[in-house]
Amino acid sequence: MLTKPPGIEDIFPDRIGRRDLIVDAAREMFRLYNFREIVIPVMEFTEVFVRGLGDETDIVSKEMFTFEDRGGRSLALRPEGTASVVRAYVENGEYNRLATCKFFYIGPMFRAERPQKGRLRQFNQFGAEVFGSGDPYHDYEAMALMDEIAKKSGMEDYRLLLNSIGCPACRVNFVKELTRYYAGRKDLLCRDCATRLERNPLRLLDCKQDSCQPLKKDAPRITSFLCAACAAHHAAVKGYLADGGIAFTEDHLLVRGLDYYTRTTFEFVTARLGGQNAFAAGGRYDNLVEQFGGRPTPAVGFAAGIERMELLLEEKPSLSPGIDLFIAHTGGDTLARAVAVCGLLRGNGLSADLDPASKGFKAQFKKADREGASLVLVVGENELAAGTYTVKDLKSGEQEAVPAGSIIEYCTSKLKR
RNA sequence: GUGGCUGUAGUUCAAUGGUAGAGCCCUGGAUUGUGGAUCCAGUCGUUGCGGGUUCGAGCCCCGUCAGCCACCCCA
Repeated sequence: MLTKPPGIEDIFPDRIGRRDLIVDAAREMFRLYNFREIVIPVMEFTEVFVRGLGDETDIVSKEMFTFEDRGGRSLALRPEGTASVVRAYVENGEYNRLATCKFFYIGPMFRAERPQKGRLRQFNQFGAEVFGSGDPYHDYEAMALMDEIAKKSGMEDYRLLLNSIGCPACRVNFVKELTRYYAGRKDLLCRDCATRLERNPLRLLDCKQDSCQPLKKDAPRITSFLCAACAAHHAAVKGYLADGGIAFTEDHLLVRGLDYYTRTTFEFVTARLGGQNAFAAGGRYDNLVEQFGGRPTPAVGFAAGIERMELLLEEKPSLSPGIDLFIAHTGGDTLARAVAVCGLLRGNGLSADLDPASKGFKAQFKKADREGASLVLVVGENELAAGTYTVKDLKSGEQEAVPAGSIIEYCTSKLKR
């Protein structure tokens, strides 16, 4: 049997109802917040992600699907959306000239990781980016937007974690101090943290090893190393959140895995996803556009994992809408009439279906029930002779004969209730 | 990339090393023009794949593939 590659899933209709809770909520909130959709490519030159995310990051160094095109250039399936949006923004000079622009995207991302709960090799994200303003309002806007999407989707039991990792200037001082702190306790570190100390000291702060937890308690806090401008920005973001009634938890241990963040970082987390506790995350990246060759442009954004949000909504029923009418017939002339009236109903905006095989009314009613039909329209020999249709309301069980000429009006008004 | 657990019908799961079964689903009937509930009947298998041990393997051993979970990392 042919199978799908590991970590990649087929999503059948029974899951679509629940996904639509999320995707519809996102689209609606993006509209209300004046974000415009951008469709970015599913693959880029590998260089886009190396430049965007940093070649030391795990995502770039070992989790990308890369391959060569026929000219020998290296391409990669996108592991995330921000780098592509920035590339597109810079490449299209028109947008780069606008004061602020707000984009959102929805689509699949690819990472060559070992699959587990809440972690797939092909997964779907929606995300938003604001270019052209360094104002803390937009940091707040990104978090408020994501919070509203989560609420509107029906999610509960989640928290917003907030931190600031400062700008490159103040981060240098912090990293120096952090390195000194941990270097003095080298023999207490787990093996992973020993390499973190060399490669990426910031990540020492989110080690999950029990033995490393006590070390964090007295570790220096980045918020006390922020320069005046970064501290003011951070305070302003918190002020907006407080005024907006968005609950958040300050977490000085929150550092993100991508190199491009400056100042604000945040995560929406839940206790119910095992190791994959974040279902949405983002932050500010004021230097990335410039790194891509654009003029200096501050920016802030976030991305959310649709499948992870879906897992959190699992106990909610996945409602599939069902059709308005199912048409039952007895074959021959009644089938021809059924096909005709089915087309007429559809032409008038009603969803309708039928089964061309003659199976007896029992089987057809059963199918109507399974398809979630509101009404069954019966076209048998009797109806054909009388010039009527019998319409049964599956919910109430009541049925009546309706003259053929007024079938549209009858069904339309019946379905309205 | 590392580790643990699990692979039996469409699905969820049974089956001391000795004839592969049940619930659900599906199809049909009870009800010859009417769904859901109930009852009855029926279809459904290279026990993931390849080797080995054994008189005999779904069961034990080795390999392999897949799934799940955890680490790592991340949405």
